[in-house]
Amino acid sequence: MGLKQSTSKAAAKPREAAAPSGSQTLLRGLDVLEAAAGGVIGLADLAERLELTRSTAHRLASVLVERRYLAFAPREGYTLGPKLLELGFSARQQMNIIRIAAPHLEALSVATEDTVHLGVQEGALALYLDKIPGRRRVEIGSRVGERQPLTTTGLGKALILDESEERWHELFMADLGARATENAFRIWLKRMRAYARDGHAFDLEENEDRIRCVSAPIREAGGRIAASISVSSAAQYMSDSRMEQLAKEVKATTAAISRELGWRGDPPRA
Amino acid sequence: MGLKQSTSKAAAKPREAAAPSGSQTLLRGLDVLEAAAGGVIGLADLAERLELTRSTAHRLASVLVERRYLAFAPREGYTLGPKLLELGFSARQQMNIIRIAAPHLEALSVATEDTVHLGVQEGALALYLDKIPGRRRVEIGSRVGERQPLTTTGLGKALILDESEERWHELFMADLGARATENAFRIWLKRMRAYARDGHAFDLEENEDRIRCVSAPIREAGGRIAASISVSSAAQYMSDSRMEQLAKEVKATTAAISRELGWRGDPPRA
DNA sequence: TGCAGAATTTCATATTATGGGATATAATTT
DNA sequence: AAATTATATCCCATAATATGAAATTCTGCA
Repeated sequence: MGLKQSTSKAAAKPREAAAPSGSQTLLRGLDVLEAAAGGVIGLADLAERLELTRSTAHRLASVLVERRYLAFAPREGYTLGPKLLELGFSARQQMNIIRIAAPHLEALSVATEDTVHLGVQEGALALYLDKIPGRRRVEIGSRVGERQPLTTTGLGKALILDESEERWHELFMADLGARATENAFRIWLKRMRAYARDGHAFDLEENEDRIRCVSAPIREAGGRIAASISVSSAAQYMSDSRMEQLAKEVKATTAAISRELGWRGDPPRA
Repeated sequence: MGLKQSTSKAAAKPREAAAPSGSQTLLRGLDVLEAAAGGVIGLADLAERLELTRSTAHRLASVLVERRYLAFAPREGYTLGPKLLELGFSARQQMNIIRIAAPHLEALSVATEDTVHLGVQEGALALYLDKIPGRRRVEIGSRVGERQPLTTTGLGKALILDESEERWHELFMADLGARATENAFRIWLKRMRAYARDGHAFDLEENEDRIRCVSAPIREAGGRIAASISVSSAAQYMSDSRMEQLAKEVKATTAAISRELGWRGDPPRA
């Protein structure tokens, strides 16, 4: 089969370090798919960006077109195809938190006019499951399917509200990396204690500049935090007093969703 | 590489006839993905359904898990992963008709309490791009990303309203296949002429039993039909008089969307 | 009409996917 | 607790399949 890639196995790829063994063809096919997620891309660019020959890129892309994962416009390039609409839809269906939460998120977005997110914890990160854009002309730089740190986002903080302070420390250090000082942690910890007490969290331009948000956890039957939601907007729309007001609305929404998930009880679990 | 599949190339697969040449690994990977779209599936079932060995199924699935296309719960099985949420979202973004139409479809669904669909023509079929479920307890058996015949669905008929009668004949015969008689066509044609005149179409339990729907075309800048929408419900909610009333609402909605697509003009193009 | 860039096909080569089986891990029963 | 099952993961020789250079066919544009 290939001739070139044998050398570039261990080090060359700036991707995740893993995967020395695997299915090259499948991996490359997925690379092609993801390259097209960024927008229309021609065969030449595709081949270059992925360091494939034109033949290989063409062959992989053709298979994906045949299976409707990509769409191809002759002198234009490749775009994501309808199969991904279908699978995306199915993926949503399979996560019933999304289904249950969706109408509540909609309502909250309409009421606040701001962008609403839904997320869950995946490993040591917050995974964005849904996003309802607000009416305001503010672009929130988040994408469904993406992951963000737990300790520096509103969504993330709400997800770890029940964790121990030791765990908080671990996560904080892991997220901040070299930039983490013990002093920074103490300040953060003080805020987190208040958030945990109040059952909601804020994000004050920590993760994204000029963006503030208000978040709260969703609890499932046993009281465990299963997900969280947040309302985000530009700092100019997010005065301290409005954030306090929003906290109530967000908590009313998470309470309604939690109830649908079978949780009956008061914020702090006994 | 493989040993078994060499014989089963031409005939064995009841899939689409094509693809004698291709990237087996990629194709199989996509098969795995689609098998998981049906719901949780264990490794054993997966291997059996796709006629793969456990090793191969495991290897492919592991790659898909690593890339987050699948999620794996140890004693449970594989489900669609968050990457598909992301790509599904991106695919929607790339089709700007979906973006533009979405709020209008929402509003129509709320107003009518019924299921609203958006679709475009893809080849000789209608492709479902979006679906907003209604409030009523009626399950409409359609899935986003799926394709249905043009001549027997409301969505489809609205898409071909501008076609010639010759083309209608071709499509009708192709869709109905062996069941198509010239007499059946004459009856259908008579209705289609009325639909084309009125700028909307009905579907009277032709495609799905006990489901009726009202549809209308969306036109882009040049007047060409770019998409269509439909309102569907159980026949019991769809009296003839209500359908006439709905036709007005649906057309008001398509007019609004068409205007956003840059089309200024009256229903029949000059 | 002819050109240039893009799309597609061909084909010999050996790299990489394959699958049988062996091994490890975890649930379930005796 | 030990035995039993079912499931998950790993290993490796084999050759089938993916590969890429180049040739060929398209297609839009000047």
